[in-house]
Amino acid sequence: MLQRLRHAEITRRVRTSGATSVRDLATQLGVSPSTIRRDLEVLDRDGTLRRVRGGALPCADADAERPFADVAATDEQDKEAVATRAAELVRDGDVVLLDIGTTTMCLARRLRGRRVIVVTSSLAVLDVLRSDPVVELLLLGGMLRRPYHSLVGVLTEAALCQVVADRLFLGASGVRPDGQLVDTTIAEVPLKRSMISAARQVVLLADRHKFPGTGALRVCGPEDVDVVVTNEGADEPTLRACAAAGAEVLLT
Amino acid sequence: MLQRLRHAEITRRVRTSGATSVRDLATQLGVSPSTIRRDLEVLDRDGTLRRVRGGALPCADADAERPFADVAATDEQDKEAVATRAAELVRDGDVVLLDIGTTTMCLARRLRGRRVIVVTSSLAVLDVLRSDPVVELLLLGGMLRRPYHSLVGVLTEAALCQVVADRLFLGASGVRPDGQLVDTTIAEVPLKRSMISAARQVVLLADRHKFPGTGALRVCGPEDVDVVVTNEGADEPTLRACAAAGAEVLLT
DNA sequence: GCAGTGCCCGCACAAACATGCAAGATTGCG
DNA sequence: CGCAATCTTGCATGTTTGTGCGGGCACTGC
Repeated sequence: MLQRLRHAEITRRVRTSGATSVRDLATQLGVSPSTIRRDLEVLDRDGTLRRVRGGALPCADADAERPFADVAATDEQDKEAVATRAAELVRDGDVVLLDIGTTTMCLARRLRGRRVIVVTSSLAVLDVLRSDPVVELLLLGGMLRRPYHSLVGVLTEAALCQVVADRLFLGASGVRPDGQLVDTTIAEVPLKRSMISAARQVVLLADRHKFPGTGALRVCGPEDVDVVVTNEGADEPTLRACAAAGAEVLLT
Repeated sequence: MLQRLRHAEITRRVRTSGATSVRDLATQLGVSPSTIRRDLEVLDRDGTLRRVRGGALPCADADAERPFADVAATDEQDKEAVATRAAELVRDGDVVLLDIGTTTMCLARRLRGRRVIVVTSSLAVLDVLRSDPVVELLLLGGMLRRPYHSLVGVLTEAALCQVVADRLFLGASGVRPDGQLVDTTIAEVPLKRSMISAARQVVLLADRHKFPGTGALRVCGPEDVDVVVTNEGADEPTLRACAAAGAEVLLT
């Protein structure tokens, strides 16, 4: 078995079964405990997992950084519907600011061939629009965050200061009952705030499962959002809270 | 069995069966392990698959379009040699600034797995390093220029102002007999100058066909270049002009 | 304090690797 | 067609890297 494969397999087992012992891994993979220890050492150094006496534990922030493909697959229908509705808000000639995430990626697909300027820090959006000859694409710089296919950091925010957009399409990991937007990853929050300041109109893209959704970090309140695009079946009280704060709610 | 056919067959097997060992491929295809290793080497360099000890893994972004395949093919051997030599100049922990172009893309391949911070405005470099878990990648922002797979504009230069790099690896479309660097595309020239200011050491990557090469736009003089990496057979007088201006010349 | 377990370290062996070289295959040209 | 230049391939070389094992040591639980 290739060393590389073994590393991947160990990572998978630790992730799925929680804690895993050196002995079990050794017998299950048919190698000596020494080998497992050495493997765990490098995986621990990589930050892939946490080494403890007798075995290994999944790393706390590892499952926060869920693989992009998994997330993209969840609630795909709803996200597509939201993206389709959102695309109708875009006018020719617009400067469109796209947040990171799978929903905005879907929206980007619908902007292909449109005469718009897209500004983004999302590499998923870049992938979608890279070969399109019509759309002008302005990529914000920043440090690459591989699991999110995004760019973050001071460079990204500095670049945003030089941008004025007609419309921002914002993602979020959740909307709380009082209409506040929340997220899970600390690095993205200041960036989202900067994007909000840079845009004339803020459109929230959130499929119905985002109500309430997960996340403990406050991004902004409902008063910062001009339009909410979501699906039928989203939590009614939350939607009313958004509407009460002045947001227009669009259902698909 | 012909080499080309074997390459295709290896690619197919790696793609379908996930991971494949050198030994298995050798026995199954009826050739020696050395041959397989050589095949895997070129396929890895092409970005078709990823080489690991003992075998090869399918490349995640393999079906993503191969950046400027046609340009990259010209003088490929020479460029690869230049890139290999240049990679030896990089030290662990370096902040490496990579210009756009095919030669720097080759260099980026050789930085995979190295503990370095790569700063670039090249999407080709992004493609190469995007899935590498070790290299830190800082992408400069900017307007997408599709034919060049690069980012340019005020955003790019503004981002560069906030960067200090240990080494810049600079491309050029030509070096004139007096050692001046020239280029063909006006949008890139100010960017190259900014990169030169942002780096402590400037390394010019130019295969032997770049002497004299084409281009009417002056980028900088030989005095701005610290190291020139090129091939045996590059125009001697030009090299002497570079050396006279204080540049160290490395031949492959 | 005393097993028992897991770990670190050094060593030995094996597998995989890079390199140089020579024989065979292929191509190009006269 | 013949010959030379080039490329490809397999093998032998020495080197690097991964793996397994055993002894001494540290930590844990009784």
